[in-house]
Amino acid sequence: MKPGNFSSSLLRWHDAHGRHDLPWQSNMTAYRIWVSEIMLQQTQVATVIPYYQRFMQQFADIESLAKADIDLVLHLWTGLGYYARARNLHKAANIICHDYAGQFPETLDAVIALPGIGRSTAAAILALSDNQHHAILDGNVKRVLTRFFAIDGWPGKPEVERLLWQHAENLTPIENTAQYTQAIMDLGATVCTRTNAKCHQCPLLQHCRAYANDRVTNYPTSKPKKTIPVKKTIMLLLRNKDNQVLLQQRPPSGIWGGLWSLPEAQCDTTQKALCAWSQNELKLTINDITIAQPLRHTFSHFHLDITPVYASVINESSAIMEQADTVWYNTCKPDARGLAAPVKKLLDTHNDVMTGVIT
DNA sequence: AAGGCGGGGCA
DNA sequence: TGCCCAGCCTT
Repeated sequence: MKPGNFSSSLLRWHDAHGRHDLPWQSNMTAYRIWVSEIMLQQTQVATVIPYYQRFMQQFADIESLAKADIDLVLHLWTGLGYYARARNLHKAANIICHDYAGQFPETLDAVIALPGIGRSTAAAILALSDNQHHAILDGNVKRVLTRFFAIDGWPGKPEVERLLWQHAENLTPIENTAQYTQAIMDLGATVCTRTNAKCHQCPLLQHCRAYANDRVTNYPTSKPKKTIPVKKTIMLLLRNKDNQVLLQQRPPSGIWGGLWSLPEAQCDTTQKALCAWSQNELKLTINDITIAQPLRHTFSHFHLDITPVYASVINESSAIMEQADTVWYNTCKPDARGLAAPVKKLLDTHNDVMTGVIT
């Protein structure tokens, strides 16, 4: 099959059956495409849509994003994960304001140089917003191509990835690059899906080698797996007399970087040890201690078993509360801060108890 | 419980 | 260049 045949089949299919009404498909500026591509990097369309709407409503243009408080940016990202994406988005908006007079750069190299944007995302932004001739290679395209060409080997392996880029560039048409880019992403998202691929709806069916060999589900070759370790931690939900909960801001990089989290006690789960730890590390005297069932939060590289500990604080007006990275958080009237998913879950539960929704 | 997802950072 | 890291959702 010639490259031109591949793309024209795909374009015809997209005209008739593609998605044309996603929020970022109207008013396709580089900024709007950029934000959508970053959100879509690890997250499916259905999940992204409400986040995207809220984000664009708050930050209608690059300048308003650049000027925003990072806490507000992270707040609007809460629950999406990979919070470095939000920090990089904010950082890049500032670079664009200062180095490019607020205009999104128009060359591939300049776009790749922005933090949080790699080769595929840069290509997608310029192809979709400006119809520039660049190939993309995201997860959807990798799936379509490994199946179409029956390419063995995990796509994360450098040699496999090189081959995929070659195919991607070879197939991307010089004209209608924007529509083609949308089309191949749509095909991967709606027809050539990871499970239950709808091959009978596929415009490439007749030339698909995986289909011909009845091996569609064997592609892409899955990543070699390894067992991940379990780490344990104790999260303290310390409430003052107004039922506010103590939060601490995490360091700017690493897990949950820049997000607000609960104090993590480095001690045993005995009443005595917990009291002593709070006294020594937080200068807070606590009582009414309740140790709850652990909950498991899983990252790509380890499980985190969190033991929630609820307690009341007696000596609230301690000097340690004046620190900038510490705050009493009102779960009934939450303010704009980024929260890690399990922390948000614990705070929501705490709020439900306080307001009598559950007991 | 396992798998998928794009890019950054460092040896 | 090759590895490790990150966090959520879907299956």
